[in-house]
Amino acid sequence: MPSDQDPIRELLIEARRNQILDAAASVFAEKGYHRATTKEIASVAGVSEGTIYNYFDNKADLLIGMMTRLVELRELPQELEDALQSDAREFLVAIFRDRMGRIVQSHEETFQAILPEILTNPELRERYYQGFIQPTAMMLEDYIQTRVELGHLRPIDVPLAVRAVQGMFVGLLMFRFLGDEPIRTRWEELPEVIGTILFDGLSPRDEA
Amino acid sequence: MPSDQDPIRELLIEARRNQILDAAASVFAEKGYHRATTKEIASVAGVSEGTIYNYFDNKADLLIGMMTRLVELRELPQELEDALQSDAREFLVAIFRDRMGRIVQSHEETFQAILPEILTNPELRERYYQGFIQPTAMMLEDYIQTRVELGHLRPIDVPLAVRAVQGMFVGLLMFRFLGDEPIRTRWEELPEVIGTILFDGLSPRDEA
Amino acid sequence: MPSDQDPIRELLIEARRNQILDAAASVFAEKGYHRATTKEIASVAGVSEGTIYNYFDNKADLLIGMMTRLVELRELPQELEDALQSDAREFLVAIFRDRMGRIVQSHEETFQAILPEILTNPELRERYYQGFIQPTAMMLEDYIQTRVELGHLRPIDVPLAVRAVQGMFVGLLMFRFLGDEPIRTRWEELPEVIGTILFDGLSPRDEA
Amino acid sequence: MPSDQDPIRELLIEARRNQILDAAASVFAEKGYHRATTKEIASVAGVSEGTIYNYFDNKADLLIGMMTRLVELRELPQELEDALQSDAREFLVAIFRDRMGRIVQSHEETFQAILPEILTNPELRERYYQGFIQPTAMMLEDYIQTRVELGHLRPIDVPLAVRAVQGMFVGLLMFRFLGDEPIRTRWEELPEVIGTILFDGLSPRDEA
DNA sequence: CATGAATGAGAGTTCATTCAT
DNA sequence: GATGAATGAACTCTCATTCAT
Repeated sequence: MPSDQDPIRELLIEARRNQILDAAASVFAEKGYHRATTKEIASVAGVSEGTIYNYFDNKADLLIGMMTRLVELRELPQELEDALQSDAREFLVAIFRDRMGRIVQSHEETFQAILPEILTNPELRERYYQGFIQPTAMMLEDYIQTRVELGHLRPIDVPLAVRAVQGMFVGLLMFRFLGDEPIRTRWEELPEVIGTILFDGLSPRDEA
Repeated sequence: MPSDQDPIRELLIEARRNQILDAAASVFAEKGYHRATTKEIASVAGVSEGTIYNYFDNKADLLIGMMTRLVELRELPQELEDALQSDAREFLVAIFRDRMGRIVQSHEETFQAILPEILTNPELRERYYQGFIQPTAMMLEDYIQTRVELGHLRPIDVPLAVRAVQGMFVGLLMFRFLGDEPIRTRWEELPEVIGTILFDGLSPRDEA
Repeated sequence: MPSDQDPIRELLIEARRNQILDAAASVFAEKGYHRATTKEIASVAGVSEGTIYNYFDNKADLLIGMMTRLVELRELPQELEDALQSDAREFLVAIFRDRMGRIVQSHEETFQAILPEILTNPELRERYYQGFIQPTAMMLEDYIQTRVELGHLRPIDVPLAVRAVQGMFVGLLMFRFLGDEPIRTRWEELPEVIGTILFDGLSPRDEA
Repeated sequence: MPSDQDPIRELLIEARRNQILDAAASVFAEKGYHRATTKEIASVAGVSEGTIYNYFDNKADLLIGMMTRLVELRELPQELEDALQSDAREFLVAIFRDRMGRIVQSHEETFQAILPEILTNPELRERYYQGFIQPTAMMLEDYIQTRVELGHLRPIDVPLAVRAVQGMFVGLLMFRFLGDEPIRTRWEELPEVIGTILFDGLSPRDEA
């Protein structure tokens, strides 16, 4: 998408797109993709139904747009960048705190809007998998592989371990969406507990 | 709902209901609840559309029916029963292998059909949470609390730890649904890896 | 319909037909023809849906059957018979009291069930008109014509006058169905008032 | 419902509503409410089925709309206004000629469409009774009560007499709907006959 | 004759999408 | 570009009717 137009217009278009995507995320998150109507999205966005179609091909394209925006904004935040240098445990905890904390927090609606559709819509699923799961998994695999080789981590089946960790993260996110009490109220305490489980294990220390 | 009718009729009714629920699970899993049509469900079930409505109040009732069937069938299988007596690590591994393995395997479609709707439909969410998540969480909390007190497990925040473990299970299930290669092809190896991570931790042994 | 069968069977058939028609009249009166379901009629009649179709061709045939039963039972009751000999005023009052009172009272449901459909269904309308309105109108026309010729009644356009009187009767019946308070609670007083209006007129007596 | 929008739009909306209500009245009158389909109404109105639902909540709302339109248009026409000042006999005759004649004539379809449903649908019945029968009855009661007190009319039970007269009017309307020959062809002569019956009575004059 | 499960045509309704203004 | 009325395909659901038992 080369910007071959008036850059000011580009900005306006981008702003309008975001305005609509925000509204869509909000309505999708509340009602689910199918129960959400373009009428309501338009109303929340403060535009007319027709305008939506000036910026998106169709309703499904809103989901694609939301996911694309999410992926584009996925460049590692600085904190994560720093964490890459750090100790493995701090790294994972930081990922959870940061990725789950910051990104997810400010885009919780988007995630809640997209997730059910991902499980259902093959095109979206592919996009999500390629744009999100895969890259994250590979990055984590690399990282962990290195740490294993350095002896910082126990030798273990790296791909499966990475999935287990990612799965835990996603699963906890789902608990949030489901409204589980302990998870919602004590979300801030989670990183610590997770760190202990994942790194020290549930077994009592041998020497203890 | 006591069976106050001809018991043979009762059986036929139950069989027909299951026949329809199986078809619904299959179609829901493939297309998602909303994209699935009663016409297709009827066709897959080998009955007419009208017949569906002789057994269920409406389309949503099919979801409820699927979930109810799942909950009813949730009494602990024998293997799990045995595992309750055993070592904590074997217990968790057995849970994963058994619950995730057996039940989920033979009802994978049902789960895939229900899960996206759970994230979207408040009534269903409540039902699922009360009928599934909560009881499982409580059982696990009890179990783990006991083991902690016995010194078999590291002292830890029990409710959060249980959610983390459950979350990992659910998250891995989602990876399956998403078609992740390593997870699908090496599902059988997962319990072992999970056991190592959860109990021994990722950190290399202290004495090593 | 000649009875060419076992007369006992005939009786049973007739009884079953009436049982079903009674149920239909009751349900039609309450819900209206279209909102009434054969399922409910069957349930009220205490038979199965299929049985209805052993006695009637289809749902509409129930209406026909109700009307036929009504027409057959329309032979003048004795009181009316007597009234035919009497003074014109007493005759009309008796008609109202008797026909409207007795017949309609014991078949109010049937009337309420049939009336709306008559206004809507051409076949039924024709049947009702031919079987009820017309004969009654002709009888009344004869009667009044005679009385006019005898000087017992004011010379007047007989057909229109008869319709006006019949119309008043039917209109008052509708008020009953509509639940009008004065009409429902003071139905018994109506004949007297009607007699005064129709025969003495609303104008004060000349000599008064 | 104040018009807080573009007044031109308001007009268009009102016009479209009327266009649809006219079509609905026509189809309802011919087939009855239940046998009428939204498809046919749309076709008669020259719009698509969807458009109906942009202006009315559902099919039943069309009936409500028709009745509302009728009630709103019920302010006394000038002729009736004048008649209020005149002699009682002329007044009643004028009511019949005017109300029944003009309003009913130009809205005969609407009446025929609504009447059967009124007898069947409680909500509609209530609305009709409150919006039509009651007010008319009260107005007539007042009027007749006054005339009785002035000695212009015979002392009589006013509420019942008013119902009898209203009933006669409605009943004659039903005869029209039923297609009764004398009534349809000689409708114009009715007011005179009614006047004679109601005011002079059927009895021959005393002095004759 | 009685039953009532099965049927499927047909109804009302929704809503993404279009396009004249 | 923005609008929102109009569209009509497609959906869920109802229920009179049939027919094997």
